[in-house]
Amino acid sequence: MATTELAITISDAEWRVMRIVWTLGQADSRTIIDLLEQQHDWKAPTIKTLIGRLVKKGALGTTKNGRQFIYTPLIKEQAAMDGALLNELDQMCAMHRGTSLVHVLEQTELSKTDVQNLIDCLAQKLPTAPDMVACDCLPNGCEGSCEP
Amino acid sequence: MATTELAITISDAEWRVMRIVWTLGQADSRTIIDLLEQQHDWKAPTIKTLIGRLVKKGALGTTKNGRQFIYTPLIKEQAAMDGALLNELDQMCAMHRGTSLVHVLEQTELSKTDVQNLIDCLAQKLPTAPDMVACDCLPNGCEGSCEP
DNA sequence: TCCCTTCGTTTACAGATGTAATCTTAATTG
DNA sequence: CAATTAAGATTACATCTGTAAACGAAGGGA
Repeated sequence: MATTELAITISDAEWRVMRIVWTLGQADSRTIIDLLEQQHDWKAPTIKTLIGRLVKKGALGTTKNGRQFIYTPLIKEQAAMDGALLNELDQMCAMHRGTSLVHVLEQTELSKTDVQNLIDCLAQKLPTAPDMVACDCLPNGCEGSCEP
Repeated sequence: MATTELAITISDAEWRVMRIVWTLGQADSRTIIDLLEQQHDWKAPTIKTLIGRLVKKGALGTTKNGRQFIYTPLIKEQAAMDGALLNELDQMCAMHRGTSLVHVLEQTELSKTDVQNLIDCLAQKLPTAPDMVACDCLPNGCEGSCEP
């Protein structure tokens, strides 16, 4: 069987690097360093370390270009985003996720298209949505301890 | 001025402890340990460490009850959830957040009430929603590098 | 009163993360 | 060809996190 494929974890700082490469499609270290030095107070070696860790983690691939490397994303941006958010949500109380998502939507700037897509998605869920989602914080269900 | 109030960060393992205390409203260490030993392969000392760190961080308060302590949450569950999710979202490309939220909603079990609240929230945003949200991954905007 | 249980505290230790200096090597330039 | 520069690799180090053993004090039971 294939190598055990544990989801790649990208740290906050590493996320900045990935965003550059995802947006540009590919980039050499000079480009990444120049861009990140503008956005943060990071020194070049710091950024090199982050790039190195991302390559080791398998989040970035390298192609030799003369003396340098060209870095390309090996994982999809949207998939990484979805995974990180679902991961975070999954560790929270199932009963309160809905409310939290309302708060998140309220505070997030969304395009008309996004809003429409979200509405469509919800409209589709509405008919089959359960009357309530139980709290899953305790081993034996909520046993009346938690009120919505 | 008051003590600098840096938002409290709760790690994954600590989150498990908080969920118990949030759900029960308050709990002594015996209760927390018993419940978590059922859910995980953690030893009692591990859980004690987590409780201790949460107290030090200011996420849990203590009240002496004879020889023991009663732990109570000092931060709100919903606020912690909202904060963690917004934090995660905020470090991602603004242009792609909407799509990610669609994926998250698709994969999250929501009650009818949640779905309705979400729809209401979106209906309210729709009129004023911008036609598009720009990518904010590069210092000077996207300069055509990123297509939606 | 003396031992055992229990609680909370202290110490331990490896891996991840943020942050960066140093070094090696190859290329650039005068 | 020598000196400088730039790229990637190696090393550094404090903090946070996951995971836990060990320890000291306080109570409870024999």
